[in-house]
Amino acid sequence: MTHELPKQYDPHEAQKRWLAFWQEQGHGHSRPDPSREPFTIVIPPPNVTGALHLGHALNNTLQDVLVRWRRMQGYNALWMPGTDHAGIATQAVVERRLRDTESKTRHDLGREELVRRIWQWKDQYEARILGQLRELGCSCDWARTRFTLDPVCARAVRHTFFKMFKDGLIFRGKRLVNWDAQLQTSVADDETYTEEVKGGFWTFRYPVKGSDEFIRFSTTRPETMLGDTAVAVHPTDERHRHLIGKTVTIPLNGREIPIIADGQLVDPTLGTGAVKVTPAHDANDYACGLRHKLPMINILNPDGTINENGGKYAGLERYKAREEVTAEMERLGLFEGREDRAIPLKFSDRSKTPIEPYLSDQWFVSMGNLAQTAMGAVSDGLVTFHPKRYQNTYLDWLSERRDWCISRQLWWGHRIPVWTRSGRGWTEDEIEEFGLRDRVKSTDTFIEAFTEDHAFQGRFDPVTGETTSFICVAPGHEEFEQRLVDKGYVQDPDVLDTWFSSALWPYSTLGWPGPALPDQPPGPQNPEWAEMRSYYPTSVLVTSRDIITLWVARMVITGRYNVDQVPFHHVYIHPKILDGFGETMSKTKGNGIDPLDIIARYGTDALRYGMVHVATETQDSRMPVSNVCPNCDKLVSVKPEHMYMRTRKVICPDCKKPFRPGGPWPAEDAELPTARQASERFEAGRNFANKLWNAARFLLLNLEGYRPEALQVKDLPIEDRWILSRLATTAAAVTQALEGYHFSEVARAVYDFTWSEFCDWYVEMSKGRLRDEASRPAAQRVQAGVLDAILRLAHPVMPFVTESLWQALNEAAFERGLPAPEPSAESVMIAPWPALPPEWQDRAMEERIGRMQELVRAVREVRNRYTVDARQPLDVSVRCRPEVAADFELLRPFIVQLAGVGTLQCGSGVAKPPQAASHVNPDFEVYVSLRGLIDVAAEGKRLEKQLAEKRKHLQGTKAKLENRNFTDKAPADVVQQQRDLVADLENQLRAMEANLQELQQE
RNA sequence: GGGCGCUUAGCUCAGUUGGCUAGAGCACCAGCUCGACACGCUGGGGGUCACAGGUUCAAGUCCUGUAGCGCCCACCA
Repeated sequence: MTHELPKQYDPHEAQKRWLAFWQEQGHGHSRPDPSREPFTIVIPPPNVTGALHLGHALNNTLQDVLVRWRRMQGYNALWMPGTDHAGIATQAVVERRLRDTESKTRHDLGREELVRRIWQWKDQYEARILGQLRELGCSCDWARTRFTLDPVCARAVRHTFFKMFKDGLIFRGKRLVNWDAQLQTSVADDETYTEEVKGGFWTFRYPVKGSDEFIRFSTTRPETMLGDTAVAVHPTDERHRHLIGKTVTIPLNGREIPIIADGQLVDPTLGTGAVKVTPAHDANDYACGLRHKLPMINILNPDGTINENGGKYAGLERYKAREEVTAEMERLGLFEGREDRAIPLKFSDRSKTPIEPYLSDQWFVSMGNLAQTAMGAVSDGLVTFHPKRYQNTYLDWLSERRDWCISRQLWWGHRIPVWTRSGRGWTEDEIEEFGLRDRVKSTDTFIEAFTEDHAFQGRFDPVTGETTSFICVAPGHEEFEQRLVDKGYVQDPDVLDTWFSSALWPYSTLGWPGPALPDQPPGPQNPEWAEMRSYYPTSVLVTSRDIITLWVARMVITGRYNVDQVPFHHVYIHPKILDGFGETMSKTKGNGIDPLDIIARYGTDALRYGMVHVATETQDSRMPVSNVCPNCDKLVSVKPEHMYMRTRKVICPDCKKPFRPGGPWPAEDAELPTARQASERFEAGRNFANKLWNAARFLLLNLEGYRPEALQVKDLPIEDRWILSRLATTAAAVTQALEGYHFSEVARAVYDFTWSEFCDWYVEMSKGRLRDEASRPAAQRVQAGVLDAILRLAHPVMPFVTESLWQALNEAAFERGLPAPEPSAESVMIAPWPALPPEWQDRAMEERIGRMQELVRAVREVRNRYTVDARQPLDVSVRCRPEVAADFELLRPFIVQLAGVGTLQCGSGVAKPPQAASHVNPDFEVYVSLRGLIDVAAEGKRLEKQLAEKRKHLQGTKAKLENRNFTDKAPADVVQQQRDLVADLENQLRAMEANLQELQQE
């Protein structure tokens, strides 16, 4: 029975079929299994903001390659999938939609309703993202899919927060934050970007009290004068020295403020040499304010208008206030001038509006000791970075130990589990009721008390004379929370930074802090935690370099803090996919590529092959993109102006019809047909899948009568031993590359072996053997065995085509394999990873076949040069050493077949026939008879050119050997190599010279 | 300003610890409907390894500097 496959691989049929098959077989599902070593990866959870782009495809393909490989190696492999709620990003998207479609703000909806709307959004996009991951072939354990707001994650967040609160690691402080006046929230530094804008540089002066002097200063934000609490000069600046300690009056509101000396804030060489100090609205001034204990006057409302501290300017929008302040100073004669200047201004990523530095109450995690433990994890080798250089990014950032602002003024996220009551401390009744009597510790301004599940703090502010109580509650005490509310406490309205829950991801997803064991101390020592013990610490984290600090470092911190173990042993940082112009892909730029477009055009295996192939050590990879014209199917290269959402319409240069450029985030108007995207970088993968398909197709057509039988390698003919040697070498190389995260090499090794060795040579050599009944069975066994091994080696990269062929091969040759046949696995996904006997690797054998390949290529080259018809046999004479001649005799049928040879003569005494093209090789000289065809002049010219090159090479090598320094200092083997080379070249030259001479005499 | 990378064929990239005449894919040229594959087969052309110095018997590879590009961090009254 033959097994005829279609001529072309249909990736889409395969994808549909095997995704369902794998799901049904449950090979992605993992359970704790003490008998097998675990291999665990947690996914970097994609944001539920939108769709995945090519960067995600890269990230997830590489994870899947590792997971599939380790699973085949017999590890208990678990890949935990999930998504991230992505606080500000998601809320901003939903709020924007609300504004665009319903003209409403979040305040119109209220907290509960907005959060409900975001959940709807999340459900929709989570499904889309998980669907994309499935389409990519990701062998995740879907039954364990997590979302960072899941109850288990929430419990982990609450536990961590409570623990940190109790340990004094969480504190509330006034800090300057990046305030987004549009979204009315603080945003992290990394959620801002800086742009140069046209602005002004104003110079004003303040009158010095008790004199007729003025002090001059410049500013780019005149309205902040309302919040000035000092003017600073440099302590050594002669111009201002006499003013230090004096007082100036802010004419706008009459406030008197000191002139202080601050060598850090002031650079005497810049501007006027004097600086106004607004601690509540500028980061440097804030630091200066702390140094000099200056008052900090906040002049802004959360919406960006001036507050009551601005006096008569209260209520004005910030830029309006700027104009009015400037106008008044001018009226007072205290305005000296304004120059236009390009000002670098911080903007919010989300709202695209200017950031205001703003003093507000925030929660922080104190990083000192935590950062130390995380640095230790890397310097002690518990966590290793690949490539190694990325550990610098990690260590440098941690060494700054900057406190982590964890509160966000949002409604979407884990709400901060702290209940606050302002204006009142705890009452005696409450101290009794909460059981705090003997637990209270206090100072003049601070009071705290802890129970098992609650942490109480009270603070007295001597400035305002107010007391505020904070109570942090451990998870699972809803009735207590209600009691607090009844007593006038309110829960903090803020939510936690997204990265707070992401930081717990590697173990919160595994059920930490334990299923229903709130009274047991959390930790992996708890015997109930089978899941934790089985899968934690995870094996490797695969991610991109831009979140080494935001995410990787914080996972290490909380891992050591919460469960006393690092979250992973290895961190593999992969390159970034850039667009054709060298820019990173982002939604803001609108230059992403939708992996589903690539899948639709080239197939998933091609996408994955492309991703693995670009994953090199050092370089990011450019990905030039085309739009596929939806009207005429022609490729239209993407130009810079198509990006950044600038162009919503492209006219196809071919059919002149318009279309909308494609991508994962196309513009919303749908009047025009949308292009799918394409990139020729995926053609190699598509072609390779098809090549593999057709090679298998050929073998399957010739497996009739196949019978399994163990192979005795030493009894096999040379060509079989050769391909087995190459296979063993390749399998070892692929395994080694995977172990070192050298993904690109994995792709290349599998590709080269399959295409250039197996298909181009071995399969071609088999064709004759298959027709011969005597040699057929062995050839079939080796072919089935090698194909089987190729399918396994290629499977982690190209799961679909390999599964298709595996199943087809199962029908034709169910028992197969190397070195001895075995019944095959029901899926290549769980077939054992190839580990071939190292003694199969036979360098000498590879060289012998290499020589034959050289001979065949030489004959083909002559045939091509003289355009001799492929079917016309050529008469070939080879002059060589006897042992080479013996090899060629052995390989005669292949040489005849592969090079189209008529008569073949080999031996040391072989003479050059007349009218022959020659080809000189270190091991042999080939002559191809070309009676009547040969162009003596052209042949002679060619020989002379080659002679010249060889002579030059010889001369260079000889010169090297004549250099005493070289022969004395270079290693003996290198010197010997050069001597052999000289001998070789001299032989070749002699032969070529003789050939030329004979040619000229003909 | 500090740090980490990058610059090799027209394009996109490899090139392990310095050691034969620097590789691949795509593109290009020529020839092939030869019973797996035109997403293919066969062969070919194409590179002063950014530039300038240095170390070394030997440099694409190590060091210094210059130029350009990218990313991260800090700062810019």
